[in-house]
Amino acid sequence: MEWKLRTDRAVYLQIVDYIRKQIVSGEIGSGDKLLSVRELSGVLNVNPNTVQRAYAELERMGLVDTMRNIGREVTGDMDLIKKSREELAKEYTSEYLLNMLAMGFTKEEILMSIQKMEELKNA
Amino acid sequence: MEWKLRTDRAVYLQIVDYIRKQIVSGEIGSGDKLLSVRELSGVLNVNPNTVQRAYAELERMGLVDTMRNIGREVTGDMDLIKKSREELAKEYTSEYLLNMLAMGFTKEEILMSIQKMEELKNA
Amino acid sequence: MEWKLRTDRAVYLQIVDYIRKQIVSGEIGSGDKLLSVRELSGVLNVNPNTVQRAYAELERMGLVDTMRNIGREVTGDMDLIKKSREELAKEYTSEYLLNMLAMGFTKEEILMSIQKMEELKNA
Amino acid sequence: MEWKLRTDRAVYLQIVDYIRKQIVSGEIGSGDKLLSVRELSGVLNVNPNTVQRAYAELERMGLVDTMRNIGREVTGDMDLIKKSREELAKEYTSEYLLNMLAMGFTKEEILMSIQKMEELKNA
DNA sequence: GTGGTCTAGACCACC
DNA sequence: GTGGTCTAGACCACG
Repeated sequence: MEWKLRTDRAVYLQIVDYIRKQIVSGEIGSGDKLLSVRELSGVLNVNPNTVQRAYAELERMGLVDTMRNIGREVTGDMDLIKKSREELAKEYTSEYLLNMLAMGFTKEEILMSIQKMEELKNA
Repeated sequence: MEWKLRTDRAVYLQIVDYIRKQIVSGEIGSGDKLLSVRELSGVLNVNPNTVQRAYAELERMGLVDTMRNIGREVTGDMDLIKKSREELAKEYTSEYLLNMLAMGFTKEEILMSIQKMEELKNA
Repeated sequence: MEWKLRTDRAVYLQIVDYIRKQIVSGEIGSGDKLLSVRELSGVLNVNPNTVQRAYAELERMGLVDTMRNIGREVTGDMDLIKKSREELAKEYTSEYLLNMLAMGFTKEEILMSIQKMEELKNA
Repeated sequence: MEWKLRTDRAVYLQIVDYIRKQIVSGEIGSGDKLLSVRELSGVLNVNPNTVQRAYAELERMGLVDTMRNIGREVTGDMDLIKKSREELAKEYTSEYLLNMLAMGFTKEEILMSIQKMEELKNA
């Protein structure tokens, strides 16, 4: 998954989104260890404090468990992961549709513009 | 169009998005006057300076013309408006698809989840 | 003389400059009547109040005399006009040189760039 | 370079001019760090917001790069700097000549008055 | 410490 | 009334 830093949104929230998508997609499975704060901060080229904050947020959501002195791993609560995936999908879809409808696109136009996008060419 | 303030994005950028959608959708047409800085700041309940900044940004984009001491109006450049609409739609669609694909949804699932959304019920 | 409204300088000051140049150049001679406030505001397409303010400033400088109920005319004080012309030229030249020197141009480069300007082609 | 506040031009634009001249003259070279917003606001004795606005404008021009949480530096795009220098010089020269010609000075008089200016004595 | 944003409130030029 | 600018001071995200 690509990582592209934006300037119009808090970096730690962008990291939360980034990890969360990896978890709900199964790219990182239940019980898998997450990168350490230092490792991830190196990979993403951000300050360790920022990664720390993102991890704290993911723990609060229940998607990540911390094992003292050992590391962090993805929760074993498959139901929570599945529920998160559906919620996220609904949020993204809802926001997208509201934006497109607000710009005056019709249902058909929206479906068409999705069909035509390159991103779906090999999906 | 509804107005809901978020906390994870600069307010002036949210105002830019808000007005821009109204312009590209035709909700505000070419030549129509925009609310004055003071009026809009009252409506949105934000500081006039914040609205001023958003308007300056829209002006920089060319979507808004400023008539000093008189007010602001939507540009008469229909081509620019049309172009903006298409660009915006492409951006929204691309970002949406990337998010959904990153979460492991397939093309069919994405199209299905759109079909099922309530937002499209009366569109 | 051309008239081009800027937005980064008070309009009434631009009008003052505009008239003053016409006076010191002799384009409007001693004793000549100035356009009325209404006429000039029509020509320049600005509010009469703004022209009024510019004229007041020119009177303060002594370049313009007001004859009650008759109109305004250029002062008969030729010395003042001549002095104004020299002062203005010195100011313009000084400011120009300071700007060019600040940008790192040498005396020769400055003289050269003036020689090459089209504005001087038919002067 | 001297700093003298005028009252007939927006302060933030004066700051833009001030910094821009330092950049195109090479007084501040590519990659050099600019004073922080707070530092410069202290030096110039203006509000930090005013400096912020000026810096944002320079960034928009491409002359300055912002490294968030670190500082700002002069762009490494030497071509842009060179182009800016030439454009600025042309603008200043053109405006100067138009003013002098409007006051009735001839080409020779203009060149003479430049030669005589003290500013060029040690240039 | 850095830059980014926002509020509150003021004054100006102009219509 | 309009837009444009500025000050004063605050909080945030980030390093």
